[in-house]
Amino acid sequence: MVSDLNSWQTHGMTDRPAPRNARARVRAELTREISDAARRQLADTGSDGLSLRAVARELGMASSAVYRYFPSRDELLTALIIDAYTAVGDAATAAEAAIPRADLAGRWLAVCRATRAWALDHPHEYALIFGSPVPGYRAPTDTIDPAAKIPLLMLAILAEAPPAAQSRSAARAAPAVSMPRSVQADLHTLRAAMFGPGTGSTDSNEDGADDQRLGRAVMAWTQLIGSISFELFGHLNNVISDYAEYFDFQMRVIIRDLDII
Amino acid sequence: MVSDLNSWQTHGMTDRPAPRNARARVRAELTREISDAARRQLADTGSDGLSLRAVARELGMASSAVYRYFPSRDELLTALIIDAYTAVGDAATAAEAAIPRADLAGRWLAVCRATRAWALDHPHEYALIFGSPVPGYRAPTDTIDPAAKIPLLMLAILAEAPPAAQSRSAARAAPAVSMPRSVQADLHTLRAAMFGPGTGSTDSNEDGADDQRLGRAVMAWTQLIGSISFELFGHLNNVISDYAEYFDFQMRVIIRDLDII
DNA sequence: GCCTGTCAAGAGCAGTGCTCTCATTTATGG
DNA sequence: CCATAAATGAGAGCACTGCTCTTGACAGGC
Repeated sequence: MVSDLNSWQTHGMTDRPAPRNARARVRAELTREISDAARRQLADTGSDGLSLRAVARELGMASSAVYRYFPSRDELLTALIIDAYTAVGDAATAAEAAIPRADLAGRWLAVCRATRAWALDHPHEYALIFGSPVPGYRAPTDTIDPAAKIPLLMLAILAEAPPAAQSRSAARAAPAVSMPRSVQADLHTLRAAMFGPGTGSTDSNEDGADDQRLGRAVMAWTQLIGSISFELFGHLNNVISDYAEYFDFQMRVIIRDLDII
Repeated sequence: MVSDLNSWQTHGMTDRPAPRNARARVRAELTREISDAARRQLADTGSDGLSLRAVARELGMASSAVYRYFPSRDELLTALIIDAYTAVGDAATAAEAAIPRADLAGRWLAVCRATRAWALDHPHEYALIFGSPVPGYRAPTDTIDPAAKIPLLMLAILAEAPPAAQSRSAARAAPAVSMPRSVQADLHTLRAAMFGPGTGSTDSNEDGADDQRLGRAVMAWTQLIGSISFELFGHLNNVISDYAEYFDFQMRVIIRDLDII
């Protein structure tokens, strides 16, 4: 799960620990200015409208000079993608942190709502990370860590919920669905990556209730992003009018199906 | 729901009933050739790589001549979008038609699997219709009719299922979640648009089980596309390895939650 | 003080969408 | 049958893009 962010250092994207030289300082500053201008332009015209030349114009520099800081347009886009993942992850984290720890359902709902709110505020950045992969495509490995923040947040909340089998009312809990071994294996790997190996139930729960729940949690993550994408991209345009309420309804359904109390 | 496809005739996209002149015939032919070449190019390089000039080169004509048939690159893309919607809709319809009528769950599953199979076979076309809207965005009204085919297919299957309340085992059915009035209204409008006004339960089912089911059906449509997008765009790359099995698992969960027998 | 590495700027290449003009071909009405 | 009108193709050209290469200026380390 954890990837190497070290490769970034090769073209000095992230802030080095100590910008010793004045040179390095002004370089970092200009790098930020470029990516800020690019983000502004992205918000205006979308990822297709992002032009290195236009960014250079806005900053009053030659287009060729920008290449000193970002080796290509795609690298600039990658930087913006990482920024977007980080931004939406931070927004969700902050919203979740504001809810009392005991209110698991409230925390879950806060994550979902914050994600949607950020998406509505930054539609083009959202499309950049959750829409179709932009150019010749190829997900840089540097993006997977910031991209995992929100799903990890959701899984952490789920982990605090009482075990699925003994929750409030087992009758109301969603019934089990036959799960292929390969899916079981994937989910076990995911659980081990989160909580360390040997955690959770391999066979402790008679019908694999924990696996069912984890499988549904991954579905919930899909549903969250799918629903926001549908709203933003207009796929339910003449069907749902009050999308905020419909979104909340969906998330409440998921919370109940997941049996988060 | 039903939009005017007539505006298309202005630039002769659809096949007129009778191509009287030889001129009209060769025009329709060339229009097809252009859109075919464009689709081929789209499959190779994605929507960003689609170039009017390259299409013209492939057909051995001047780039300016293409504009006699498609007034802009965006209009060509719109034509491809409509074609893609139609293609995936036809694939789903054909797959569904091959299942015995009585096997509702099998028919539903066939629709889902066919949609995924088409998406894996035509990833760029899928990204075109279900990814982020391409350029300056704006969904042409001509696309909404072909886009509705699959969800309508799913709703038709759902309509054949026995009423939610009296189905196999009410205890196993998913529990109800409070539904805001605005969402209720949207769902009633949707139901009326499908089966005519006055159909379905306004208050006949005590806790609005039909509304719950319809709400979950829209969620299922979101989940289907969201899941395919996640697979295609790599959002679960290091989490799910056997995506085919995981996809089936998801759809089975949905079928059970929807209580399709 | 020199030398080396960093930097900005400009010119230039190949490509794009799109518009305009001009010549040619086709269909139609008198 | 022929003239007029419409439709079509080709070419040049504009403004723009990402990107590369070269040139000249500046600053930091020896």
